[in-house]
Amino acid sequence: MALRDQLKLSVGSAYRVGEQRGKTKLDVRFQNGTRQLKTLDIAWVPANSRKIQESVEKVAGLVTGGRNVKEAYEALFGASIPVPEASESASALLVQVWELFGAYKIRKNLIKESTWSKDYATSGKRLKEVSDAKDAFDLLDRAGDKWEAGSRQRQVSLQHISAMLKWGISREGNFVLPKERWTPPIELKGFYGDKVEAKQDAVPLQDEEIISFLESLPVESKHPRDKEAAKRWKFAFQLMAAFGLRPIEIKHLQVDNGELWCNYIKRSGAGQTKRRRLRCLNEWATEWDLINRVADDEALPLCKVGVADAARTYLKRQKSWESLAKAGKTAYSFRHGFALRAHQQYGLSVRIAAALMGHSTDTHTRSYGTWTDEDEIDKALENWDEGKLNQNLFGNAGQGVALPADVQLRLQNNALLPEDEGALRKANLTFHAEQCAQARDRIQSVAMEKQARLSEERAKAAQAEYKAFQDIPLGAKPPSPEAIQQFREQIGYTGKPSWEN
DNA sequence: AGTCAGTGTACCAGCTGTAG
DNA sequence: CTACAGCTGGTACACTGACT
Repeated sequence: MALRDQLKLSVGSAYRVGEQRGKTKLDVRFQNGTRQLKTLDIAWVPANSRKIQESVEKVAGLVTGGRNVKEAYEALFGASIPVPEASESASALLVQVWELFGAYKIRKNLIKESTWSKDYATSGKRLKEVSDAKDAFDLLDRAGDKWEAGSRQRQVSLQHISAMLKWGISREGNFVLPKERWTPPIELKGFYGDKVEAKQDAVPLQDEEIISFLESLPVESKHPRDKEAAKRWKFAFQLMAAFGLRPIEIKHLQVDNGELWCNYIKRSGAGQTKRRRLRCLNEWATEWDLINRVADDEALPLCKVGVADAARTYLKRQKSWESLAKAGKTAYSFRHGFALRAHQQYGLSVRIAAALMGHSTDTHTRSYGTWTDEDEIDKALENWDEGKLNQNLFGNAGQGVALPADVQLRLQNNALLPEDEGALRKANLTFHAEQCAQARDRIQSVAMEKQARLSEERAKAAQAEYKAFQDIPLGAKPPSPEAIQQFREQIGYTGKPSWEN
C-alpha cells in the first residue's frame, strides 16, 4: 500500500498503520522492544490515506519531542483532554504576547525592526486568525494549514510562532504564558508536512545568449533617456556576466592595484560572507575593458530600491528578453551563467567555483549540483535501465515461495529494488534476484567511486585553493585544452569535467 | 494642447533563497 | 534554525519625447 511506503519514508518503519474495527490503528515500535497502540478516529479507507499520513506524521513529531503516542494523539486531536477554560481569552493573550515578544526581540537587538515589520508580520497576522486555539499543538497545527505542506512560508511562520511561545513560557518572557498549555513541541518537523513538488533549478544564461542580448540593448536609441538607461544597464549586465556577480553586488565594487574586488557582505541568520577578489574566466573582462571602467566610475543604473528589482523591471521591458524570460531566466541568470562556464568550459571544482562566486560549497552544490553530477546520475540510470530491460526480455515466471505482495507488484511493474533480491531468491526467481544484486553493486560502486573522488578532490583542493586564486589565468582568449589541463594540474584538480565523460 | 507610449521610481504582500 | 535580501506579480504616479 502506497500509504505504508510513504510513511516509511517520512517517519520510518517504526510507525505502522492497520485496520481496527473500520478505523485506523497506529502501532509504534520503540527501540527497547515495547509497543504503543492507538486507534485513530479516522476510517480505514483509501480516500483517507492523505489524512492518515498527515496525522501519523504529526503524532511522530510529538513522540520524537518526548510524548507518548496516546498523549500526542490527544494533544493533537483532543479526544479526552477537556479544553482548558482560560480565565482570560487566549485569543487576546496570545496577540498581546506576540507584541511583547516582538518588542523584546527588537530591544535586545535580536532582529532588525524591518524584519519584525516585514517577515514577522505574516506570521503575526496568521497567529491572530488562529489565536483561539486550545493549546500550543492546536495553534501550530491550524496556523500551518494556511500554506502548502512543506512550503518555506509554513516553516518560517511556524518557527516564529513557536519561538514566541517558547519565549512566553520562559524567564525572559516573564512566564506570561502558562507552561502546561503553551509549551511548543521540541521538533516542528511534523507540522511542516512534505513538499509536493521540487523547486525549480537555477536557469543559467548561455554565453551566446548573453552576447546577443547585450547587443540588442538600445544604446544608440534616438531618445536620450533610453540611450542612457541602455548604456548603464549594459555595463551592469556585463559585470554580472563576466564576474558572476549578484545583482546587488554591482554597487559594491572597488579596484585595488588593478584587481577588482567586491566589498559586498551578505549577512544572514548565522554569519556573513567575506569580501572577495573577482575573476573573469573568459575574455570578456578585457574585451569590455571592465576593470578600467569600474576604476573610472562609469555610471551604473541608479536603482534606488534593489538592483535586482530594478533590473527585473528593465529586463521585462526589453523585447529581446521576452524569449529568455519564457525560458525561466532572471537577473540572476547572468550569475548562473558564470557557474555554468566555470564547470562546463573550465572544469573547475565545486570548491573553486563556489569561492569565486562568494558562497559556500553547500550552497553551490544545492544550486548547481545538477550540472556537476549529471554524469554520475546518468551512469546510475543507465545501469538500472539495463536491469529492467533484461526483465522485459525474460518475463517473470517462477516457482517457489510466494512473493510478498509489494515485491510482486514491483516485479510486474518492472520496478524492482535492489533490496528485493532475497525475496526473489526464495521464490526461485534467480534471474531477477541476480539482476537486483547486480544493480545494487553497480549503484554502490558508482556511489563509492563518487565518494572517493569527492574526498580526494576536497583534500587536494584545500591545499591548492590559495595558490589557485593567485594563478587563475586571465587570458584574453578562450583557453586551449592544454592550458585548461595545465591549469587543472596546477590546482590539483583531477576529476574529469562532465563533457569528457 | 492633448494624448500616447516608454521609462524610472516607489511601494505592497507574500513567498523563496542563502548564510553558517 | 533564524535573519535578511531577493523574487514574483502587481499597482500607482510623474516625467518626457513623439505623435496627432
